[in-house]
Amino acid sequence: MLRMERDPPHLQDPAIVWFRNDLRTEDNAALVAASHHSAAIPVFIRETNSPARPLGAARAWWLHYSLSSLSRALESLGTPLIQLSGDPADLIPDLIRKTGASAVYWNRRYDPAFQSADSALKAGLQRDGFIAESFAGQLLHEPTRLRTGSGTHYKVYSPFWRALEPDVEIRPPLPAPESLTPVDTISSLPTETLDSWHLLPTKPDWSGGLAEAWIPGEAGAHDQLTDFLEDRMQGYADRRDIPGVDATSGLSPHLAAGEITPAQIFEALKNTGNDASPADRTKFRKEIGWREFAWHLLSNDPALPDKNHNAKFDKFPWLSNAAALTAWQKGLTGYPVVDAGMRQLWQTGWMHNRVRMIVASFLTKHLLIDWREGESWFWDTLVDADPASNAASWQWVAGSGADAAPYFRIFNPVLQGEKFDPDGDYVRRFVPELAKMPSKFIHKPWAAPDAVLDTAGVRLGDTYPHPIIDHKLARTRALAAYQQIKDAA
DNA sequence: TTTTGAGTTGTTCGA
DNA sequence: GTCGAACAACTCAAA
Repeated sequence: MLRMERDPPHLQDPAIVWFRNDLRTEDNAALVAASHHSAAIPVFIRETNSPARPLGAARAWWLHYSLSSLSRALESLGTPLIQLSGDPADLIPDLIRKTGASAVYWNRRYDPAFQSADSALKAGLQRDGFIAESFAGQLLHEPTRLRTGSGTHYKVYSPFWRALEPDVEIRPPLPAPESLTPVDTISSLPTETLDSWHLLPTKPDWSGGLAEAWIPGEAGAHDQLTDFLEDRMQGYADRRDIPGVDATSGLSPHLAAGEITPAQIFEALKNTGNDASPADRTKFRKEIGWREFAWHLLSNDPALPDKNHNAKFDKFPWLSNAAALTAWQKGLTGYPVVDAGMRQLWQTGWMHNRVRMIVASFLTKHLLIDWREGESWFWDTLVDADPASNAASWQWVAGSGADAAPYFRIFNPVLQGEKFDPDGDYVRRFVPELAKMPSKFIHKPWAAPDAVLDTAGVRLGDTYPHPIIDHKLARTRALAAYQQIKDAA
């Protein structure tokens, strides 16, 4: 029998929706929950005393444009985004007082650094009689949920994904609310301008290359996904490894900012009917799976960004070498594929996955520089910097990670270049001073005859550096260093 | 509890 | 140029 029922009383009051790492209007459970109230109050807080590591410069740049995109989207749904600076523990209760809100909603963020503050806030609000509810969405799974048969968390990717994939229920993504009602007092609420937050670089403004490469924001994320599924999904499994072609999804920074969710991606992948083979689809799903795995690892080992997962590496004889670190950061190591990668990172805020492994191996094994130096550089320069993927990947390459590469796996930057960038397209694009080198020598200009160098306009040590270290020597030295911690244990 | 198969992404050497 | 073996054993996850 039908029963006429009024809305629950709390829906007659406004609700706050606190945006964090979920800068989207679609598939946003917190926003949908707020939209059922009489009015919705979207707020973003620049956390000046954040318990987590501050965003790197590239992600701050991204945040500016992503917020301005979100702001416009919310405005067109009916209400503006309130922007505040300070401590959410003060600002949220203050906003409740000013608006008469009865509820606060947010989507969970999984950085362990935020966990106690977020749950304390939630408990405090509930204690004071307010509704405080958090929702899933950033990941396909709750990252502490999966357990092995013996009750531990997974440390190897394959069994992790075997356990997770069949278990992932692809829920249909939520549509954006059709409209949002502004709260009565909206015009009297304090808000800050994005510009006053100085998220964009000024002196100097290095962001030109980022702006050319990316369109931050939810609309940009969906364009990127559509283009990927239409143009780049076919052949993905093989082509994704070739840095000289545009073959990857380009979704990582959009995922990092929460402009799109993995559920939306999986759903779109399921519904797309192009010629991509099952192998292409499987490969791409597994890449999304790697992101889940990284969060699984970080959630179960919150020290992952700072501490060797394998404690043996605490005794690893890292070298301090400021000059070598700078050469690596600037892309002046004398190894073309390494330099191309580091310059792509600097110019565009992103680096191809294959090349990330090469440059990371070079830093940790050729230069014997602590992986944490590389991790922080990536944190500052990557538009897709993510505490889980960044830490897990660096530890994987360094050999200190959970299911790390074996210590004797030392990438040869010349072979890697020749194998994955055979025509030197990638190097030519990002190391223009080598553009005229013939492919035969583009990954090892020092081996080219003088006449070839002359013709290409390359003067080693002048227009392009000599290798800062000899590969064979570096390899031997790295093996000896790894031997040392093995013997010590 | 013990056993067993498996484990993202490589390089070098020698035939 | 190509191929297989060695690198060096270890940890994980499941049966």
